Amino acid sequence: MTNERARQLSTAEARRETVLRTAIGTFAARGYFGTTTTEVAKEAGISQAYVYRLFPNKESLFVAVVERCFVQVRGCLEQAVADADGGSADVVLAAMGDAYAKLITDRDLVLIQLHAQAAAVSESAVRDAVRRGYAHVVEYVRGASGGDEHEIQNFFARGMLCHLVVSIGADEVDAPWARTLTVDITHY
Amino acid sequence: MTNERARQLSTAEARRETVLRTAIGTFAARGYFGTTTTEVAKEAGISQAYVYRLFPNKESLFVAVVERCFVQVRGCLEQAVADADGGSADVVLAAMGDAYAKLITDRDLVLIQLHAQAAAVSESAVRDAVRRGYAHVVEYVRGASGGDEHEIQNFFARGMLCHLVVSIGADEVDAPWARTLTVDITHY
DNA sequence: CCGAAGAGTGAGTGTTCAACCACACATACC
DNA sequence: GGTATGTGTGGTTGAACACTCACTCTTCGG
Repeated sequence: MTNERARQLSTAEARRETVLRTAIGTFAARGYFGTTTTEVAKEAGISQAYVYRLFPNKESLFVAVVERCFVQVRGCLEQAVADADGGSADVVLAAMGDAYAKLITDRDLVLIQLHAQAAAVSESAVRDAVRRGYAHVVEYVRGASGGDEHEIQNFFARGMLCHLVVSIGADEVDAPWARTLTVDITHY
Repeated sequence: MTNERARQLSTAEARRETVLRTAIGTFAARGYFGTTTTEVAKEAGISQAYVYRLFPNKESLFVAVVERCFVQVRGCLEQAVADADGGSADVVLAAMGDAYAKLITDRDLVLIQLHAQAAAVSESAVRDAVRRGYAHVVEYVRGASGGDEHEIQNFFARGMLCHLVVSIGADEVDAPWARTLTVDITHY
């Protein structure tokens, strides 16, 4: 019985990369508890068993996904700062806000953060990852914008509002309450 | 064989009430997907089978819990409005904010909202419940305070920030980033 | 004191889960 | 071409899941 096509192997590192990338979408859809490792495997095109060769357990996998998302967020903000080079705090924060609005055209990023926040309560490894993520991002925003405490805080408060809007799909609702929540929230 | 003590029966309505009250804490701890109906039953002091006599399924139970939480939030805001009777929009909103800060001394309320938001993505019944909840609350805040679009929006943005702070326990972290997020966020 | 209606449960159902292991196959180096 | 190393999977396991059913016990009206 001849092979129809020789199997092409990847390196474990490349596979991990694939899994991480596709698992963002998988976990985004149903969250940490609601997503099965079988779904993650299917999305990545490997067997469920191999997921456990690449990651020690489900929690580690999810934590890696969360960290990956924070990296993407930071990358997006850095790009915005580079573009709005040397402006005032207001200008830089506005540029960052706009860049973030563009970034979350990909809803998965918001959903992962939301699910991570929810899971953070009972899963300490997740909580630690989210804390590290915000520690990094908050300090970056502060350093790059030079904004004061209240400006920085307001920046993140608006970010959280974006997450609410996305999670319940408020931008798809045609009603005054929904318009109030979404007004001036840029969404592409 | 004599009974050591005659069993005391409740009405189904009273039991449902008990389950609803205790289930807030149960779902708060591990979320919609992470909480089992067995845990809910244990917390309420009934058999798991009887949970299904009182509620048609797990989703309906969770939706009922979410609705209950929104009722509590609204009740809290109404109380604040009654106390700050007839003030300007700023004053009324500040009173509401303070009342909410007091309310979420009970972290469970925040956690339910967070978990509901996360579950809203994949469970449409949950999404509808959250939408109804915000529809009600946003319109109430608007009507009671007379604030403009931006004031109302900002009120909710700060509320969302509170949720982040609570979920990752930022108030327990001694670091600049955590202080930036929590500054001026009243917490009792 | 009988009988109907409701409160409440023990013991399951089939399914699905995370995690594991023994093994097959591909590659690389000598 | 042999062997060591790494890639990848099928099959399984024990536990846990949501949900069901047959059944018992309480209450209460007549």
